[in-house]
Amino acid sequence: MPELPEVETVRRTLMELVAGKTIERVSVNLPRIIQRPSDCEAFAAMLAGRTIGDVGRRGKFLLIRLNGLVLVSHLRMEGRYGLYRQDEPVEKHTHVIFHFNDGTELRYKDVRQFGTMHLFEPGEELKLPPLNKLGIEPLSDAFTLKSLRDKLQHRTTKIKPLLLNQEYIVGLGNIYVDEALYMAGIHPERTAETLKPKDWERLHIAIGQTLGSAVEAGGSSIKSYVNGQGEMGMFQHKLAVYGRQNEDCKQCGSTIQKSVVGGRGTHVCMNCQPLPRQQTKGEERQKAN
DNA sequence: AGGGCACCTCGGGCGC
DNA sequence: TGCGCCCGAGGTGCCC
Repeated sequence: MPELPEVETVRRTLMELVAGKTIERVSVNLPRIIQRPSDCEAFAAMLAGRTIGDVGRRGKFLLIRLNGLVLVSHLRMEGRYGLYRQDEPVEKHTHVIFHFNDGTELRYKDVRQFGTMHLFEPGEELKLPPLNKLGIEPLSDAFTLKSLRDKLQHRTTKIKPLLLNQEYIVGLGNIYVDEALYMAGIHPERTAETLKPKDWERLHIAIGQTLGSAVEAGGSSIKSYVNGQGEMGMFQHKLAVYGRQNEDCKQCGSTIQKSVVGGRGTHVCMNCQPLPRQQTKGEERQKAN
């Protein structure tokens, strides 16, 4: 489930659960998760004896700060953290365990094994992959209308793939892109250069509002497993288009359509998010050729 | 630049 | 109704 609102929710939960705890040792059951250092035993050795300070976030990445190290963790599609007592049975798909010196442990579970962890010395992390090319934080003061337009307005790419690209704006994934474009009344296949000043204004506001209210709701739980601490979000009940194909648009009553844009499942109300005639014709011409 | 695929496993939906 | 297969799933990176 992790886009910005979900990762932010996990960050807050981790702050509550593990800040101040000291790692005794680390078990890595799936070395592929550990990207840096390349040797997962070195990873474990470096973390032993460290104490967790605070937990930050950059885009969809968690930054777990310890004394002298920063652990950068990406959940990708299905990564989850949970705090357990050490005597609790270890569930399937648990790939990394941080054993604390108080009898509890932080477990990382990831059914699809796509998540990653990188370890850095403090100060290095923002200069190197995977954080070094990330774009603007959409919930920060730096995310202004001008910053959005300046980055994207001359691009000939469809707006949806641009918004998913973390080089420009961080934190949007497939759910919130569809939601923000719907709120802004912009069809996901419109190319950025066709957006009018009013479109940019609405898009800027829609991105902030969509992500902001999703953070307030604790994110969306689409496939909801509860993980012992129950970090269930509530925003899934507020989704206007995502996952609502064949249902009625809440604004106009037309049927929400699902298609594929940039290889991603995409949800649109064709009435509230019209494709401008010129671009429609262009597409038809392309199809005819 | 942009599209396609690969990385994995699981579960839902469809067809027999 | 039941079983088994196929496809798709919220993200990214690499290939061309």
